[in-house]
Amino acid sequence: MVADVDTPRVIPEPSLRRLPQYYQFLVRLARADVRNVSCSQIGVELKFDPTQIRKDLAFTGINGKPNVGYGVTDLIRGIEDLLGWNNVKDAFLAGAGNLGAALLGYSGFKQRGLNIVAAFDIDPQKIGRQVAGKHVLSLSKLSDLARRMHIHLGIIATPENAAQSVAHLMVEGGIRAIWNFAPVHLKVPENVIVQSESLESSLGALSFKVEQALKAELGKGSTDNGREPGGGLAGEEI
Amino acid sequence: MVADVDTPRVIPEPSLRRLPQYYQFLVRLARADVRNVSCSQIGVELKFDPTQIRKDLAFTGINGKPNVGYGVTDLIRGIEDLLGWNNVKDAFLAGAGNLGAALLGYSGFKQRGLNIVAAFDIDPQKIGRQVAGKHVLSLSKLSDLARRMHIHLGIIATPENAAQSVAHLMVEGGIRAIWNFAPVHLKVPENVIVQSESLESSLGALSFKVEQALKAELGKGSTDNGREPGGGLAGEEI
DNA sequence: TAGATTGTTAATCGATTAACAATC
DNA sequence: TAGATTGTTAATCGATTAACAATC
Repeated sequence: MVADVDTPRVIPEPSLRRLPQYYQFLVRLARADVRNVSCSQIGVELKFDPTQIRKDLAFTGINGKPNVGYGVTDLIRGIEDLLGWNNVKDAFLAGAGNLGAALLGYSGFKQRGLNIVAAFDIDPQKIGRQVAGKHVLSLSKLSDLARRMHIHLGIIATPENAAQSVAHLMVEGGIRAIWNFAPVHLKVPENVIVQSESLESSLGALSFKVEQALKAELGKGSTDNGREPGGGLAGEEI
Repeated sequence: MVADVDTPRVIPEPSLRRLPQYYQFLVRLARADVRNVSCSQIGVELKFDPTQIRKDLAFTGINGKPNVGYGVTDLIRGIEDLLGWNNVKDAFLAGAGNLGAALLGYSGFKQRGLNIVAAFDIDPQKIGRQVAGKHVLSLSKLSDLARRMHIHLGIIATPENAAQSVAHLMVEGGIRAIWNFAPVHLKVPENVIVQSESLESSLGALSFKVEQALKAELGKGSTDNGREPGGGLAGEEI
């Protein structure tokens, strides 16, 4: 039995999603040469409960000092270790459209250990060219290359209708985790990790709230509603 | 007292985020001329608990029939009503880079009542041109135009360092809700709704899970690790 | 020292899941 | 009718918040 060599800790999803936010703030503090930080300081900045932050930070194994707080650089390193941001993870990206280009060009990934090795597309116009400094290859090569290069992470930035078949290609190539930006629920074997960014879900939540807010305001009898007659974009000088 | 005319129901965030996913599936069913659907069918497709789905759907006020299920088109309309997808919401988008272009070009928004009226940027190269069929105007006009056109929704697709100041411009212009795609926690007055899409958070959660999975596998003594010597991208014919 | 802050246990809150009567 | 499925109440689970002793 070699299991439990490296305790596969379970960390609640909400904590996992807050940690990167602390990280971001901590990096800003470090740049400003701040040495220590307390949970309440973080809480004020990010609007979280200090106790909650303390519990989240405990997952890193970093200890704070009473009356002093946590060492900023300690925490930064602790979070990097915990999330695996110190280990480079190579990835393939499928879909070299605008969204794909945005992801390929996002500089923040490098710092988080995410290295997008190449992009894939079906469009012959795009294949062979570069986008944001990365080669665009034919989608038909994805599986084979992923296997040969031991790529374990795939990013899907294709239109909705291509996403499922691309996911299949990725699984074929031995990819273990998929970061999905297409608005579909992907069907993959259960040992493959899928993380979907659902714009639809977000837009749903947002528009419900906007709707509620506007209704609430109407209820209060505001008159600032309806478009001003001459307020259109038409005659606007640019 | 005119409040409570239209009950400002509170719906849990998780439900709010699942409803659009049901919607998506329901639209697919409707296209395939499926008339009725049960919670277990939805559950199998999207990997949710049927009881949970039943509770979520109850928020729409649509009733199902025992032994039959829910009317697909009824549900579709019910969700649209609930989320406010039937009322067009005009929006301004700031940041006409790749991400902005991807959002401007996303056809799904129209169906959800989101109408991006114009884009704004500081880059003189972009100002005056069109991106995905939308005019790009100078950021300096955002506040004034938002006020005159009664735009209530702003989308931020700028780089990190511009986001906070753009948020400020939006608030100045009377915008009530901001959909933020920049990796920063925005500071806005408390009556302004902010919905942030945090790629960092997602990447954190994803990379932790990938890390765990790879560790678990190592523990099991797999040998399929490390890069194959000649497997690089270098000599790859395109 | 006094006060702020940590680390941790206990209490609360909310969301998910189970159980089951009603009914098509 | 029998069986599937809804709608709803109760039980469980997990995450957030409160309380407080330890300590720098």
